[in-house]
Amino acid sequence: MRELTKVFEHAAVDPRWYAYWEEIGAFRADPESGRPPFSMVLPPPNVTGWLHIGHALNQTLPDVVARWKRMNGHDVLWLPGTDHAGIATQNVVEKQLAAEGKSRHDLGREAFEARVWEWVAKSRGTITSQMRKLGSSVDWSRERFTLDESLSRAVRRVFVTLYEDDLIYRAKYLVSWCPRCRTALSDLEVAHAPARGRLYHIRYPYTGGGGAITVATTRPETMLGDTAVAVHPGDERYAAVVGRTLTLPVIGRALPVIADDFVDPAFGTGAVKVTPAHDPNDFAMGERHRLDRVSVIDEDGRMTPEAGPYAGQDRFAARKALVARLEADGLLVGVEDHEHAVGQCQRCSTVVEPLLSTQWFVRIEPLAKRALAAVADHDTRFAPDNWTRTYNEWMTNIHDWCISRQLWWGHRIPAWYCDACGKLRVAEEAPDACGCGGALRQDTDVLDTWFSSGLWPFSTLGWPDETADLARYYPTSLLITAHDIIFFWVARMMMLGLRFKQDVPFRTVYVTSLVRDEHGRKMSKSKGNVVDPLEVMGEIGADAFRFTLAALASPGMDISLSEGRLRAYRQFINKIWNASRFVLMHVPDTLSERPAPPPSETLDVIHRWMLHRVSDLAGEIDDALTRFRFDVAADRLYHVFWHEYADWYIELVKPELQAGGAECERAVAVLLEVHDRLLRMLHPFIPFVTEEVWQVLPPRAGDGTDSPGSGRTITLSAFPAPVEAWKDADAVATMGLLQDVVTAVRTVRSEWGVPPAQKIDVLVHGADAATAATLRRHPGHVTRLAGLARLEVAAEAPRAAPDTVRRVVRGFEVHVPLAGIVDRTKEADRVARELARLTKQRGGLQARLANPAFLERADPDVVRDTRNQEAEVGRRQEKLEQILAELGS
RNA sequence: GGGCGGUUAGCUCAGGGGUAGAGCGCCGGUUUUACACACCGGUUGUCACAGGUUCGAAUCCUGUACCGCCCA
Repeated sequence: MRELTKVFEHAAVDPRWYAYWEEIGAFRADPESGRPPFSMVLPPPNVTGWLHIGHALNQTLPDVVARWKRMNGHDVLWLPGTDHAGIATQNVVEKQLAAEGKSRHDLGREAFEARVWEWVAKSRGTITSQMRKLGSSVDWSRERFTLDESLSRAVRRVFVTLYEDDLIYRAKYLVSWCPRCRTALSDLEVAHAPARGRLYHIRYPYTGGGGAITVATTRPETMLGDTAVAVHPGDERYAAVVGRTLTLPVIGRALPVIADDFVDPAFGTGAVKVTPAHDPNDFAMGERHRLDRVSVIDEDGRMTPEAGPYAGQDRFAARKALVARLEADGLLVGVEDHEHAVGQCQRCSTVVEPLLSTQWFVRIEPLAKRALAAVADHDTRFAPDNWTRTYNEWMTNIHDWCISRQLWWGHRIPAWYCDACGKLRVAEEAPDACGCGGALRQDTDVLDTWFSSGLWPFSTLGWPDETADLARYYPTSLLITAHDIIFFWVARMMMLGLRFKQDVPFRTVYVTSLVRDEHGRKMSKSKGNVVDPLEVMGEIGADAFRFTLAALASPGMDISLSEGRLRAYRQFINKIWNASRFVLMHVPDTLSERPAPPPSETLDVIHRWMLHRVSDLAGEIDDALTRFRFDVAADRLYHVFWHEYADWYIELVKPELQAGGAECERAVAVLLEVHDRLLRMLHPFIPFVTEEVWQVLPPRAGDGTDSPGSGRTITLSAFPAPVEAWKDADAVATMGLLQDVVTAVRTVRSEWGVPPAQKIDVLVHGADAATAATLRRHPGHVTRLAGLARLEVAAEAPRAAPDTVRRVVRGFEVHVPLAGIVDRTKEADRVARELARLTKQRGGLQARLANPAFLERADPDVVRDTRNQEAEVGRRQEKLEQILAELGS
């Protein structure tokens, strides 16, 4: 006898199979295979630590797809890798240094980089081991890192090409600056959080006397850099003063009063101070009016010499001191509370400072145009479709992309400056010397991480070399990623893929939701509601965890990771395990090959029904996965395995298994067929437990589908397809009937407390000829599952025995004689309640049928169905009325 | 301010013109030889609110409220 352990020991089993899959190269893409390719790239996790629950989702869903496609005969490439995550990783290592009392400057650039590489090696190891625990079926032979030499070469090629195309330029602009990270950021890396601030009203006197204009500002310290005061051109209050000059308090600078449409006359006093060097809107105004730009805050967030008496102070300290002085000078007219959005560094939450700075930018509009068109033309499709709108919105209002970062960790910008002649050289490889003979010095900045991530779908496949992989797997078939990086990543891959590969990077983008805690709250360390995937997998196993994620992954909805669901699916794994143990108990050791199931027409209804169901299920799963309805697929698998296969089929097949001989052999053949198919359909979701069981099942003789690869594994077996020959509406109808009778009897037994072991007699009467014949043909199944001594199907109404409980099933009666234990009043109550329900239901149906408009306008099928329903309900109602009358007599 | 999504059983969620479902929970029963992580039975709803369209609305449309996210 083949045996499985009493419980499924995932901790021991899972790693063993993952190692096996790797060893036989089960996940390796094979361009020579002759199979149709299916390719995906894994969104590369940051090498900042370990995987969180969001990563778990974004590995589970593509893994389901990858395994499903592989079993469907595709040459699947799922390419893994990690991202160097410039600013985030640098922060992690700087924190470690800080704990040692050191800064990166103490180490110097080279030593610091070495230190980061050490950390990266560790972090990558952690991440890849977690991926193996999750079961991700990625092709490790093609693993990449964004700082690999070949990927770095791609970065340099792209930079140089875009520069030569005038799509990359270097310029002095107002950028978002993080004074703590000491680097420029792109717009996307600034998070706007609401903050309670104050609105200060400050008087700016006219030069030469004659009153003052009061301006309102939330950032008084920037006034030191003001170069104008602006009002709305249509604002009558100020019409007369446009063109006059004000004297900036403290500094004494002369400020023109200008008129500009941008000013909102309703905000504050209707007059705003203009600080072109510290506010994006003011910067734009400054350009329109050719205003000076005076920087009063530096890269550390301290006041510059331009700030006069406040030079050297921190920007927030300066604000306090300045407000105090204005108040003392009588220039502070008022202060009110004011809620506004404050830009913060996405990585460290420091308040971002708009700063004038020379940086590298990508001219985005031409790239964005193409990326928009590609989606409009459906070269790439978003699923769910509504993300298209989000993508379009952003792509349409996109600004130039600041790509230089004042960091030490990342791709160094391939630009060199000559100190002798001042020339700039941009090149893929370091030039020896300037044309003038002067020494060259490389730009010290590195590139935004997303610049290299944006190349991921083709740089990982070998670009700029025209490799075989690139030709075969680009564009990739599908990208599965979370919605929070549509702009950061998806959009940039679209733009760069189109520019450098002349084609979109993926045909479909499936956008997943974020994983939240079980009450829908964002997971955060401070709330203490963070769920660690490793911990969960330790407790319930990777399979149960994966199945939960898949089952909860309804499109467009954030996922609340409910403990109840996790538990339920752990129990499902247990159910599968035990059902498998049961099946294997009945497989004789001598059975070295799995026999094909006997032809349907020779089989009993239970087998025909089960084969029909399992065949149907294959179509449902295929359809659900095609539509990315992981939740629907998981739900169907759960239901059919547990509530059809285990609850009904396995129970019904037991007598045949115990009978032995030919009958048993035939039953085993069907049982094995069904079990094998269910395991295969479940495999993409729960790879470990299905492999563990499948390996113990006797292999199917010579059908070739079991081992197309180098090793025998369920991973490389064929995904079940519907079987036309197993279609059997008749068997489905019969089983439905038998189930209804069984359930009716069980309900009676339960209600009247009949001990499960007590066998009882049941009589059916009033059924039409066909139904009666069906019931007579299959007495054994009902007898077994309802715990009967005998099932009699009578044509004539029997004499009503005194203690008989009568139930109406589908218009016929089921009589359950229960000598001596029936309380007629209680039974009458029950029947009366059911009758009331039916009467109400029938009333509704009759009302509809009495409505001429309904008969005239409703679909004829609906009218017919309604008539049939009404008739059926009527029959049941009559029978119940009769039963009720007799109970009362 | 603009956009997107949500509001369905105690909880987590499906459904999406023909009169409401799953899992968990809850109640009752059961050591039936795969499984007590089980089996059997039962209970549970003004489908957020207000209008409209329709023979018929939880479902479509409009508006309101509340919750969440994104962008400015």
